[in-house]
Amino acid sequence: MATFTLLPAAIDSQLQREAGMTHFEFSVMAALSRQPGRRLQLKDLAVIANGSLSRLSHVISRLERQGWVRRVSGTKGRATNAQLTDKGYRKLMQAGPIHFQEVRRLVFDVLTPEEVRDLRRITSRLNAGLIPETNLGPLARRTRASALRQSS
Amino acid sequence: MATFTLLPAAIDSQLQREAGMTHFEFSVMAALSRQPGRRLQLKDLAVIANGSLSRLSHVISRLERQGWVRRVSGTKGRATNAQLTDKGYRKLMQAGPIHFQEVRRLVFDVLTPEEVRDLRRITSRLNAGLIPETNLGPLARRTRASALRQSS
DNA sequence: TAGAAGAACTTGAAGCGTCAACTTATTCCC
DNA sequence: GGGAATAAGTTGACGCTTCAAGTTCTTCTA
Repeated sequence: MATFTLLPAAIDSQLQREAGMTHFEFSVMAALSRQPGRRLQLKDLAVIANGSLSRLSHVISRLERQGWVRRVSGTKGRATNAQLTDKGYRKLMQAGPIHFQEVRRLVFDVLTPEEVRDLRRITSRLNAGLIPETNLGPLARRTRASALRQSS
Repeated sequence: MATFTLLPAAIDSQLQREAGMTHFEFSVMAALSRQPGRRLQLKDLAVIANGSLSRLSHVISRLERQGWVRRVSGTKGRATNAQLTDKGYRKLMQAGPIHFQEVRRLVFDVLTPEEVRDLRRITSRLNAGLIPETNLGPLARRTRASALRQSS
């Protein structure tokens, strides 16, 4: 538990101090940078970044205030897309090395290559158990509840 | 990173739902229950629970409001001790099984005994790197800064 | 032995995440 | 084709954590 408390805290606080963003904001921007057109619909982005839609919506608002991301309304349904701006892209390119160096220092430099492989295997297994029941917020819960209602 | 995000969140939200406390509050009460007299000075408790003194002070206030812990002023210096009340002890005994079952389900049931050993080894190594630079709050930072100033 | 530095808290404000409630668009189905 | 359920987002309030600043003892040190 100490590791699960301390490691995210260390990473987050370093990223906050030296790049002025949280790790979650970093993941969001990094995910966007990998998409064609550097844009993605919020619901998909939420899944990739492991956060609820509500959380993402708040974060996108913050990132918009910084000028790093902008909202672009999508074509179908109520879809909203987030798009990384050029300014956001530059910011990400600046933050990336800072962040990766810290992760290397705290994790990869400390472990042997074999331990890294073990860790990868173990976390994959844990994720397999975790992801199915990820709390996607009340909305998803209602959705699942009604799915169960129908199948009974 | 998914594991480090999802696992604490899953554990925390289950404990919150079914026992009305955070995992940090649980750790604090569990730590107290293991001490002689079920009491401990805040600064030591903070270290054991991996939190800053400020965070702990706020949490103790909340736990006091629930009647699970009380503050007892210590003998030396400005020392304050936290003491688990009987009500708090009963609450902890009720929450324990709920929590441990969940941890077993999400972690130990998913991994082989060998993987559990690997994980223990890996997390110990990571902690060794993490703990020395744990952010103990601005107070500790000032303290360390002045220590460095003196030694130069 | 007086004054400065340090240790151990406490407190209040600000930021982030969650939850519940709401809005708007879409699809199902009778 | 019209109404209910569903999907996708948004918003505001509340709770927790951090940070900065303040308080109160204690211990050096000149």
